[in-house]
Amino acid sequence: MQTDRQKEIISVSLDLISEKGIQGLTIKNLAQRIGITEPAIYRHYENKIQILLAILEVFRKNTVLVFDQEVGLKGTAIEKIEHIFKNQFRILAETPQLVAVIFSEEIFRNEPLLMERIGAIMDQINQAISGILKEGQERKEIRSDVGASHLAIMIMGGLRLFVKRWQMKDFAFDLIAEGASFLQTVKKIISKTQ
Amino acid sequence: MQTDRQKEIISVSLDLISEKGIQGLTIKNLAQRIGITEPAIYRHYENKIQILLAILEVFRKNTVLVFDQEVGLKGTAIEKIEHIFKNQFRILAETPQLVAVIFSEEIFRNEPLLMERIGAIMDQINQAISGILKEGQERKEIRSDVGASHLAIMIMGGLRLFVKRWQMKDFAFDLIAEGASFLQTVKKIISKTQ
DNA sequence: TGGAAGTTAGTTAATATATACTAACTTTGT
DNA sequence: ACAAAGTTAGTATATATTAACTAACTTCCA
Repeated sequence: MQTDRQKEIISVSLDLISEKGIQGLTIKNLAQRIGITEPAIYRHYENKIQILLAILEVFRKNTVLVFDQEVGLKGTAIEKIEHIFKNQFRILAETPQLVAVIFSEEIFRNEPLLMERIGAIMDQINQAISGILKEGQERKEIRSDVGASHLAIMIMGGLRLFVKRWQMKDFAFDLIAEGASFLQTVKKIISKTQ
Repeated sequence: MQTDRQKEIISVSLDLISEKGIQGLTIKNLAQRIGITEPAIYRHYENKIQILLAILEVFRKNTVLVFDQEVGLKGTAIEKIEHIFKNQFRILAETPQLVAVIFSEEIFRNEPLLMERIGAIMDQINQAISGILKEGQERKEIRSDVGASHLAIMIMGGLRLFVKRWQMKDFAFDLIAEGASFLQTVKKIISKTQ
């Protein structure tokens, strides 16, 4: 359902965003990088918003879907959170272009459709994490002295800021290795003390 | 050192950013809102970057300076964190326009000067919080089973995401009240269990 | 089976609009 | 009277998008 050229457009778009920020994603830059003219882009996507929506879809596939899948699996809440973190770090290490998309809320402010879409994605992420934590609380794996939704905010907020720092340091440290260390802290924090 | 008109330009800029995102901050919008013409803006600021730098300065005054001041005071680490959170929630509730600035990293990507400035601010915040936590660990007020810098990331990340959600819900809930509740969670998480 | 018709993916050229910024002149307040 | 702060009218550049056209294919049917 996605042609090769469409895939190429999205892939190059991610590169541009990652290199120069969202401001670097212009039809001109896009066409130039691919090696076709600007109007040719419109043979493959109706307009720029459709391209941005496709980018958000890549992001969704790499986060929400992975999260939701995790919720249904067996295993302790801690194991699930561990899986999610490791997956997330692995995906971002493989595709650092996505980092800019994670923090794209402010950029899409002018397009209601994009705003709504990203809001929905963030809600879904929060619900998935909250759900895992609540189940963990019932099973006495996760501390119950604090609300699951507050814990979820701290977990996701911590993950986001951790990744942001990696980006701001030009991806200079090993996200997977340092991330594993950070994950240990998260696990200690959410675990029930015995 | 700042004229009335300069203050007005910054204040209106913050309004515009808060309403329509950074993309809404154009010289045209700015002039229109103030009720003067575009060239008149340049009587007060050399160029747009100077305006953005002044905005970052407002942000810095409301975060880093407040944080640093807190570090030097007496009181437990928990009390200091509590102060910082409450101050932060109060400032943002009074000046919701600042929320957009907190998350402006992605927007300033094209301007190296602005990027550097915001990176420095984020580092300073992290150092202030880390410092408070480390002292708290030495005094056995803060849990020592996890690193202070990891804790700092979770605290700031949580705070940021909490505020982001407030913004995405159009400032619909009471930040100060809900924030106080969130703060309780943060306090429990960083405290030494007795 | 071979030509008419249609499709795909590209081109060049142009358009409308937005944006930051400037030059030259005018108003205004002390 | 003069400097600060304003105006009008303009520039250069960027940006998304459209119009008109073309070369190279695929499909369809007499």
